[in-house]
Amino acid sequence: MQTPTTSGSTMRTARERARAEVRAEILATARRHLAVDGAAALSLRAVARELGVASSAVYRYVASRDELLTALIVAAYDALGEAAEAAAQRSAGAPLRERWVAVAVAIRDWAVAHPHEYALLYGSPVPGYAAPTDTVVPGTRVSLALVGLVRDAVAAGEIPRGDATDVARGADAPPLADATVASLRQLRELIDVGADDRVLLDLLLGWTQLFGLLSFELFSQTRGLVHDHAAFFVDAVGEMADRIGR
Amino acid sequence: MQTPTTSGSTMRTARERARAEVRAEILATARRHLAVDGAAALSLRAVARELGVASSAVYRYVASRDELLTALIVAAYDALGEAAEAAAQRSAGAPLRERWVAVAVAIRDWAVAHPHEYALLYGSPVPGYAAPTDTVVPGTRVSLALVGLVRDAVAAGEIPRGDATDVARGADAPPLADATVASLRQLRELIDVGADDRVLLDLLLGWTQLFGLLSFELFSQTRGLVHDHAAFFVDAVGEMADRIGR
DNA sequence: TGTACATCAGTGAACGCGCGTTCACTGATGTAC
DNA sequence: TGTACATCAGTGAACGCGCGTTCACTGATGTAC
Repeated sequence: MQTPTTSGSTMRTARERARAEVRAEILATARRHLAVDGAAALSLRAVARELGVASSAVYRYVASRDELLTALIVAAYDALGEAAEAAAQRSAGAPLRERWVAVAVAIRDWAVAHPHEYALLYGSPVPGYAAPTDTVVPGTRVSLALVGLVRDAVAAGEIPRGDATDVARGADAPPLADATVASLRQLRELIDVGADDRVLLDLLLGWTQLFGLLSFELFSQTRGLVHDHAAFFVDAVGEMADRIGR
Repeated sequence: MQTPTTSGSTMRTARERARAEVRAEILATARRHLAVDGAAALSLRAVARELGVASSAVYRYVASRDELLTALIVAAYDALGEAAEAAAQRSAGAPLRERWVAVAVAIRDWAVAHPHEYALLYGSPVPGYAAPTDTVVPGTRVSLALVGLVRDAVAAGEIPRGDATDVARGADAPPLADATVASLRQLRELIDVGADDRVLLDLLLGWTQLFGLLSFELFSQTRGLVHDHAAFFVDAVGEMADRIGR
């Protein structure tokens, strides 16, 4: 009975370090191809070619094209989530509108800088690829950053506290459908900002508005209609922020 | 010098009719493939195979894969535009909110029934395909249906008239950026609903909101968050309608 | 109405391409004694 | 420190696939006189 050798300990061998490095190189190259040509055009052979390696060699590091795509999706969600979280932290203490705009702009900046990665996350699904559940959690990071802003605003007294049932609405507006109220009630179990369902609904609307604007801009639906997308985005998203909690 | 023969007149020969029919069959088959497998997977060979014809035969009717894709895009825009226009006409005379919801629901119904075609129009661009300018005009049909609703509401006195410079806003909200105001002013030359820029901005926001909601639903971003998408959509889109022109 | 010619739809073979993935292999790097 | 063996990174050929597009062709359908 000997003392345990270094193998199996937390200390990585040179081989393990080399492995991790090569895998990182493969991911980086794939990310670059994705950025240039888009997800559908991503090919293991092209990545191998650029790395100056036989196409079969890549299979030592990556199980399949789908596994590679999944890794790229997770990396993209993480990069976007980090950008959003950083903006949220930088703006801590400011009023909700200002923070909301700051985070939204950070999201837009990332999307504009990485249009194909944005398309991979928020565009039409890649043909023949079904995203595994591994991508769900990283995908919620951005949204949680936005949720956090509202929660902070409630904690700071900027938005009135409330519980699920206080759905105050304009007197002339028809009431929300029962199904929507039920959805909001269930949503509250996942993310509770401490305000009433009205605020939760506004938050959902602001979130879809934000990504609706981005998708229109990036997928060229607003070409010719809006001339300064950055300025318009700030105004549009600021509007939505003003509407959260009235 | 003879009287002109039938050839060259508006009367189509049997051959011409047959040609048009075969081309229609090709388009119909391609549309079905698009609906099942998505645009990226659309292949001339597969269409030929299904029609029981040599792949080269298709080239008598279609110049290239890209031309076929363009035809499908135009057809999809037309189908969607028609659905929206029909809903607008059916609801003529009703209040703006009701009409807006009706048209939005018609758009959503079409999108849910034709998810791949929706993705082709509003999702990430198809790799290697650049939409020619032929698709721009059919693409505006849906938007113009929504614009028409607001114009009607102004004409009916439901929304106050106004000119470009009356951008009334909440007292505490910061003013719109100069670039946004300039964009709105230019937009007014394309589509003038007869109200002030505030209304034009709300209209733009409602439009992006609508498609943002749809893209989130169809591209599965709201899976697990919203349980009854149809009901939620109606409520969300009704909210936006209420906000147009205050 | 009948014949000579032109038009054109559809065939099938071929070109050249790139892809994902597998497999038996060589040679270098690590490990155990 | 030195040797015998195990591990594993990377190779190159191959399989089988499907694609878009071209081209010389045959045979049917139309047209002109």
